[in-house]
Amino acid sequence: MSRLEAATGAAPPDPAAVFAALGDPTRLALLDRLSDGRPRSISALASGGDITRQAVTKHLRVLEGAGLVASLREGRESRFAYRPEQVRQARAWLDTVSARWDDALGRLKAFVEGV
Amino acid sequence: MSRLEAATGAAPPDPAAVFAALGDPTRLALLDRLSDGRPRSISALASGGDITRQAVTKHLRVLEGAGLVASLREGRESRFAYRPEQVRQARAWLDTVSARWDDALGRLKAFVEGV
DNA sequence: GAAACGTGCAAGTATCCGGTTGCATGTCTG
DNA sequence: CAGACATGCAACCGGATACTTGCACGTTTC
Repeated sequence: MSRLEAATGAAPPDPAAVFAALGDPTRLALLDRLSDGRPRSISALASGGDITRQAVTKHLRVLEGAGLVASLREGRESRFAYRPEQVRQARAWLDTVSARWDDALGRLKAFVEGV
Repeated sequence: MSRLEAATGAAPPDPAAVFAALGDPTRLALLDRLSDGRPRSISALASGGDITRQAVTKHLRVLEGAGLVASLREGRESRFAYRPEQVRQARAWLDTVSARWDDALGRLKAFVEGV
């Protein structure tokens, strides 16, 4: 049922899965191309690069599984569109970690300065 | 010489590598624990979880390779500390993508509304 | 110095990942 | 209908990954 979840937008907020999906140069490039908001078909996305259409398909499925992308079948082709929600989620996680670090640093500074 | 790079802070700004390092629940948990700024030894980090000390060591080496963490040998133990630079880098990348998406969405909206 | 502690190194294993190729299926278009 | 086009499915392969176990080596500590 994970495909349905990804398609319906009920992807679980799993930071590790999102980061894992982002942790590949090819997928990052695909996302970058899709981040202009225009949905594209698989072969359209595969034509530019040097890898097979099948490889692109697999990468798109991974991105879809992480909720970073949504697919919509239109006739004989299926178009993939970028979805910003999970990116926001990932940013939120990074913000949390950064914030905690900054807090710790601030506390350390305060301690050193004798506050 | 990658160990030296990671130790001296000259890690290359490769978003995919950083995301790949973040794309594992165990590593994410380690980073989360280290993000309070307090360096910890390997066995201290391994004691809490249910995996071997060796597994923790490998994960820490991965994080170190991505520049997310720095190691410092102190006597018989080596302490690992969180490094915020790469996290900032990753956030900046996500910000870029998000911004582009928002721009594209804004332009699309404007176009649809006949502006 | 001996025991305990923290770590590193090496080998081994099962699984996942990125990528390919070959073939079958559905869908437009002439 | 026939051919071109877009995709899906399945098998396969080489390399990376996540772990483990076993052992050796430096470092405290008593």
